[in-house]
Amino acid sequence: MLKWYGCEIKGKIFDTLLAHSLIDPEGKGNMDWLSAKYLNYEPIHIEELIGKKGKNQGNMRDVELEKIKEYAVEDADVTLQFKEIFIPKMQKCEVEKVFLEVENPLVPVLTDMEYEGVRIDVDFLNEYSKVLEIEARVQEEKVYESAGIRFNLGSPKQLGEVLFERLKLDPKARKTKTGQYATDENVLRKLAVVHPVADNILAYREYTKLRSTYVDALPLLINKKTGRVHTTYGQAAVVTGRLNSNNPNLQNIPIKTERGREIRKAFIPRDDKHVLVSADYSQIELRIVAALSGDAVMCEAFRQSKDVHTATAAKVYGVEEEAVTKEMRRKAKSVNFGIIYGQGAFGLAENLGISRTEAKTIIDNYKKEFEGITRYMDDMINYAREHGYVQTVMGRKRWLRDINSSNFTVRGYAERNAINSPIQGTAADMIKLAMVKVHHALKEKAFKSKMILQVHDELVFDALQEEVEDLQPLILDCMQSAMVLPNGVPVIAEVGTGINWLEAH
DNA sequence: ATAAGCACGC
DNA sequence: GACGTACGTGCTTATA
Repeated sequence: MLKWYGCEIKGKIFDTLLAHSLIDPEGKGNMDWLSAKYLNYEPIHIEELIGKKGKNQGNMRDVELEKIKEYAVEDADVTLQFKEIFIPKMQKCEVEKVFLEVENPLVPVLTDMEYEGVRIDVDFLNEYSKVLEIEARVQEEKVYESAGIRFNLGSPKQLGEVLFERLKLDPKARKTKTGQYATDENVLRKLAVVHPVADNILAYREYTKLRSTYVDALPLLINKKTGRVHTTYGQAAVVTGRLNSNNPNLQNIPIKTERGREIRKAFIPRDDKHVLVSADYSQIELRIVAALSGDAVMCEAFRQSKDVHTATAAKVYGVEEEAVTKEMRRKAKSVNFGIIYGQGAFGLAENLGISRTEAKTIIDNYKKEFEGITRYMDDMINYAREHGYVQTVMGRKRWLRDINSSNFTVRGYAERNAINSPIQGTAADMIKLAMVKVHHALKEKAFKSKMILQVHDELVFDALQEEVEDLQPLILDCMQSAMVLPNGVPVIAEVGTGINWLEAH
């Protein structure tokens, strides 16, 4: 008989070993057959587990599954056997560092977080569901009234026909690749100038999305035994090295809109002796760009704790920082964001609602003022061309076989990946190291508070109230010291506390 | 079952 | 002149 976490750990190690980024440049490993949910929070025999592996096929995996059977029943610690197989493979790919120092130590951290889960306020969600249903219905009726016809508003196909054939709102309506009219948010927002029905549709979309994906779905995923929601984190799903989360995905809980944000009130501490504590990195990806590129201006802005978007705007527009307007800052912020993703003038123009010429001027100025960043972007592309991959600070690799493609589109995509992956991946390395550190510190100092969620640059804790005062600086210290960035770029994290996730954030 | 279209997060 | 912002999960509808 194995302990549940024994199985879980082996499953996740396995997952990691098979990962795209570590071993196999061709494919992805994705084995969640040992997820905590299948284990039902009880010890379980290995034979039973393997019976539940379900639809995971693939020759290599089946061979290794046999090995689990072979060793696991006798000895819960099968790591050694796996090591013999996988360590040489990792050494060949030169990725053992990120495995041994980041992914493997993270395994028990994630299993603890999954096991812990999070409490959900079901009554609150049920009430909110009714509100959203009524509001959605109101909007829906308004749409039918405007259109003079009843149809299925949930169908983009039917909606497109009503908007562009019946109401003829836009003679040049864009179509999707399948020849259907596009009716996404961008299209509808432009249409709102022509006809008020667009706003009703947008509102309807928002309310029904919130209801179906979150408000009604979350209570159904509460575990009967624990009364809590237990997500599953994947270490081998995201090519850049980020975690993923599913069943439910707790990394895409709404925050942007007023009504969406409400849902965060349903994430609550385990009882009235606890509160939620949330800590997040400030501007982490931009700090990493600055540090890795060594860009003098951007590094200095961070060292002096300046508002980086304001500093950027001052440089791009050639004015003093005091003279930067809100509008200038907004545009600069958008450029900073776009730089990380290798965005061009078209994308920036689209995003900001400005002309392509203006966008081009902004980008040209940016490249001139931030030479280090411009050089860094070129360096990453050249490195990828030469080696076929790019890597993060911890040596995580992303293979980019299309980097030398003669096809403009395909190559351009690979080039953006060459720029973005080391940044996004290094941020992932950093928070993973921080999680291991926090986890260890909580154990060592016998805290009763638990780390329960990770959302890429944020960690959430179910914290005993009397521990909060000590817990907060501990979390911040672990996060800020997990990885020291070069060029003196400081890493800053911020922390908050509240009776729900919205208040804590 | 699978694809398309859409929308939520960082 | 192409193409047009990185990485995900999951809902509903429509078609096979």
